[in-house]
This record gives sequence, structure tokens and C-alpha cells, in this order.
Amino acid sequence: MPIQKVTKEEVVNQALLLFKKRGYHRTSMADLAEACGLLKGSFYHYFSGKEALMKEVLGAVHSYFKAKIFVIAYDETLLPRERLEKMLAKQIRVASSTEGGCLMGNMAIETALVTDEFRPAMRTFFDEYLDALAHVYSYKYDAKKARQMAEQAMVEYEGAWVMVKLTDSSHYLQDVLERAMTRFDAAESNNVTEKL
Amino acid sequence: MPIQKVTKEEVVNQALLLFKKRGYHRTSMADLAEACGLLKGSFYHYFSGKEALMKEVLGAVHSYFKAKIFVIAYDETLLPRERLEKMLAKQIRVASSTEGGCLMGNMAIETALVTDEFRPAMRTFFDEYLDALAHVYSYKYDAKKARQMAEQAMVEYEGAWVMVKLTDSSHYLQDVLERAMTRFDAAESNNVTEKL
DNA sequence: GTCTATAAAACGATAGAC
DNA sequence: GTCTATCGTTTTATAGAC
Repeated sequence: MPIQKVTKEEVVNQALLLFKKRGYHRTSMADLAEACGLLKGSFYHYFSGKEALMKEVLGAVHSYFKAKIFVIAYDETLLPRERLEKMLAKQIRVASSTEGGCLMGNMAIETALVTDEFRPAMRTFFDEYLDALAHVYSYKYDAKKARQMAEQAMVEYEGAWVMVKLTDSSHYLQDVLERAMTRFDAAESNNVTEKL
Repeated sequence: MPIQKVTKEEVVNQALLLFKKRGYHRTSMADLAEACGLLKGSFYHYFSGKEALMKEVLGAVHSYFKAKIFVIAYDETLLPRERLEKMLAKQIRVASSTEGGCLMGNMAIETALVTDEFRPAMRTFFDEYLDALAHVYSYKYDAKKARQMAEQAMVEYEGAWVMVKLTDSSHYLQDVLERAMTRFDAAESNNVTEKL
């Protein structure tokens, strides 16, 4: 009797952990199957292939961020400053809770120039991410400046993971958070400050 | 027939181009051989294997940056501000001149958590890079602050490539340069500014 | 002959797919 | 579990320079 040993959701979750830690090309279907306690052939019952599996993983990450991270930016029960801090802190905490840093950033670096398969999903993710950050900054800055601040926070965050992976010192991530907050607070200061 | 079709240097250079564009795991020995006009077996007269080849590539990149980029930071014929701008602009120009962005950053993301083989070489590279940037900032800031500024420029630069790869818009890199210069110039301002 | 860069063929292992 | 393709690697042979 075809009793399902693991749900599709669990398979996606295990795949997320492995892809995040070992990357796309270094993670084999056998690795994934073993992590789920399945025979590797069983995978094709859930997904049409490795690419389709990764797309589901990216979709799951996107859904999670939409529901748990991006929404914070629009939570009107919090002050804008609190939203920014909560958003960035949570994102750092979530990404740090399992090995591998930011899956979207990793995949962008590893696959963006090799295949177009994952690009649309990743672009949408980062667009919404930037929109959320820019929305918070827009309480203090005009739209253009808010967008720049969002982009700056984003590139600092992604770049910080490069250094964290090499050095194992997480202060790079904390510094990203602190600077993002400092820039938010600096809006009242002089023009020179605003340009930073 | 000891008539060399390609020199070892040319092999390393071709490998650099391919590894930069397609990543380590997506680049096969056959790909590399084809790019050099050789059969893949012939590679093993130059290198003991793929890892050894990559190590040579990383060494070549390091040597290039030492000779052409890092030295700018210590060039006393230039003003400190000019050094910073020249350094960052040249690095952006060099990395953008061929596909794939920053090889060191790409490799850090792709391999740092999977193997320790390349880690020491990459760490040394980024350490010297940070030292060079911090040295320039140290003309305007104390050692600790200069180091933070260097780290910020670094993470912004590496993170910018994530966005460039996804969006094909290079403004992310120009913004990194502009902000690094603005922070350099902001040293004379008030304390709030200096913290950015 | 000896040396060496390349070609050619084939190795075992492992990949993704079914 | 089996398939086929391809991976990195190894081996053998060949061709030209000394």
C-alpha cells in the first residue's frame, strides 16, 4: 500500500537545508533522498527533476519571507524604525539558524549566469524584498533615497555572507543591521549625512 | 612533440575566464580543455587535477590584485582620496571586463562550506584587500573606524554582484564606489556622520 | 635514444532520470 | 535498482625536439 513516508513539504524542507549548505551542483539527488529517507527514484514521484525541486524550494523560501519577513515592513502596529530592526534581525536570525547563509544569494551567484531557470523566481524575491525595505525607509526619505537605502542594506547583507562564510565571524551581519539602523536615524541630520 | 600549443599561463587564464563565468562545479575539465584547444587528458601535464588548477587560478588572481590593485592603496604619489577611487574603479572595471563578477566572492559562496581546499587562499586575498582599503581610510579615521569602512566597502561590493547578476544593471557597482567615496569625504563632519 | 606535450582511449565513480 | 551520460582521472601511444 502506498503509504507516504514523507510529505512533499518535508521533502522541500530537507532539500532547502541541503541546497543552502552545499549549493545546487554539489547536492546530488542521492544526497537529497538520503536526507529524506527515500530511495532516489522516489523523488520523481514528487518532482519532475532536480530543477523542479529547486524551483519549489525557492517558492517555499519566497512564501516564508512574504509571510514572516516582508509583512513586518507593512505592520502598522509597529513604528517604522521598529519594523526595520525587526525585519533585518529576523532575517539574520533565520538565515543563521541553519548552515549556508542566504539561499537566494547563493543561488544567484551559483546559477544566474549558467541557466535562466531560477532567475525569474529570484528576481521577484529580491524585488519584493527591496520594496519592503524601501517602504520602511520611505517614512524618513523620499522615494528615490528610500530605494537607494534599501538597495544598500540588501547588498551589504548579501556581501556580508561572503565574509561570514570565509571567516566564521558573524559580526559582519550585525554591522549590516547597525548601519541600516544608523542610516534610518540619520534622516534628521544634515544633507551630507543623508547621502551616506 | 614538445611544441607547446598553449603555455601554462594561458591555461590558467582560460580557466579563470570559465570558472568566473560558470562557477567551479559547472565547469568541467572538458570545457576547460576545449577552451584551450586541448583534450581533457592533456591537462594533467600542467596540473595534478581540477583542484590544483583552481588553486593556481586563485593564486593568479591574487598576484594580479597585489600588483595592480592593492598597491594603489600605498602609492604615495597619489592623494589618499585618489587612491581609494582609483582602487575601487579599477577593481570594478577589471571584474566587469569579463563575465561572472568577482571570482573570489563566487568561490567563497560556492565552495567555502563544502571544502576547505580554497579557503586559506581566499582568506588571505580578502585580508590583504581589507588591509589595503583600511590603510586608505586610516588617513581620515582611526584604525578601528578605518577597518569598519574597509569592511563595509567590501561587503557592499560583493553583495552588489548578486544584484548585478540577477538584474544586469551595473548601477549597483557604481553606487558602491560613490558611497565609499562619500564616506571618505564625510570624515570632517559631525559624529553622527562618521558612524555611517 | 630520451624527453615531453599532446592525442586517444578507457578507467571507475557518480550524476540525474526513469 | 537500472539506465545512460558524463564527471575527473589515468594510461598508453605518438610525434617532434634534444
